[in-house]
Amino acid sequence: MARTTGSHSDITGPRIVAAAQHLIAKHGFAAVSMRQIAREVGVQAGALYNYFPDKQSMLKELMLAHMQDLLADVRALPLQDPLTDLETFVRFHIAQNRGRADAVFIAYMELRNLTEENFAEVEALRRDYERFLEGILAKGAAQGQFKIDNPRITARALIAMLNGVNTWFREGGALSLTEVQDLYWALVRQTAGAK
Amino acid sequence: MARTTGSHSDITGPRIVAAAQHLIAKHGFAAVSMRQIAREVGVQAGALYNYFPDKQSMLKELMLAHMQDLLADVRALPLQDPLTDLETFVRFHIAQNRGRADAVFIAYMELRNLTEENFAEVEALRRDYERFLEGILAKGAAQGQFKIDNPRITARALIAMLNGVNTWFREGGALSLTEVQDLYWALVRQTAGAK
DNA sequence: TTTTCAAATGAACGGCTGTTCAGTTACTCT
DNA sequence: AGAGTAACTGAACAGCCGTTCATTTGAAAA
Repeated sequence: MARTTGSHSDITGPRIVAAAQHLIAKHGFAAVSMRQIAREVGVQAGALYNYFPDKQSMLKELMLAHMQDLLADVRALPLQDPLTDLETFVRFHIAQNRGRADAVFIAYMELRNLTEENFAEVEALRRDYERFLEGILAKGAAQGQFKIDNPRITARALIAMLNGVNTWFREGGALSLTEVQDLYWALVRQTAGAK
Repeated sequence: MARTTGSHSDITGPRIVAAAQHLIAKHGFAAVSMRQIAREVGVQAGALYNYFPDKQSMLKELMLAHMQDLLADVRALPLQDPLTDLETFVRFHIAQNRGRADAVFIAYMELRNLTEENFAEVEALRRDYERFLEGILAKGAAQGQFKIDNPRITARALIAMLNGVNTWFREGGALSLTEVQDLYWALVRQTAGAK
């Protein structure tokens, strides 16, 4: 049976992406087969190749799409002064990591499974994201609101710290998302040496 | 040809571990085959099963051995007052991450590839390590040397921050190991709200 | 020198891998 | 109603997977 009733490209496409994201986040890119992804969508493996030329491209597009979304959203944040901006960023980043948990996990877990050129493309976006935070930190340091030696390293360190939330936070756990945001904002504020 | 001249269990064993560590760190557990590991050692795939009952056990023993070494070393650190201890810990952790880069990478990248019970075993050690730092932080907070709301979360956040070094630090890069230690110690000190 | 046996081989097992493609289906457009 | 076509199937491809095991090897023990 081919072309089941109601199946269209614009439905199957997103479902493949969703299934792939879910499975790869859970088991890792290398451990997930095209057939597994297809089965989750309710389709044969061959059908995936209507949407992606190969498995590697699938991973690349998954990660690129995520990074682009993330960048677009972070750039849309309302900015004021560095201290407020830093808080905005922290709360945004933690919320994002929850809302797109699978994509975030993949984005920094599967970098090594990208080919060299695909890695470069994704990495460039990751650096842009990093630079966004770096900009806030540098501005705050210049204005004397923060006490920061090296804005670049500090930005990396803070993002790593915030990403760490993913390894232990569970919905319905001891802490709510807001509580986590509060705790980490206090930490980041102190790390930045904010007045 | 079996049993090549000079090949013994106590030589092959460690070589398998080393090859496995190197390959898994580079490509991921799922992406590395027993045959690849065997080839790197210069042996047939079947020979690996003289040392590990199966692939999963190999991963488990790799991670367990690493965590046990790490724990033993961290517990052997000379302790004094919280502020000095925190600095000692930070420099130790960063140095460890470099000296055992492959093992460290695997230890927090391949957790999801462990079976449930193997995960529990490894995770218990990871928590012990975390608690070591938590102890320093709690003591410092109690003595008024640190300004810390939640020692547990702060410990996790700091370890995540320090682990982040792995994602960008390269031997022979712009910064030396000592410079990285200095930079991160300054960050951690500030994060802990040290006087 | 002969015996013993841990260590390693190499072939085999069933099953899964990514990918291709001719053929089939069901929708859309004329 | 009929043609056109995007979407999907299902089988096939060569090759690799983890694991097992009878067999061979070579060094140490007797």
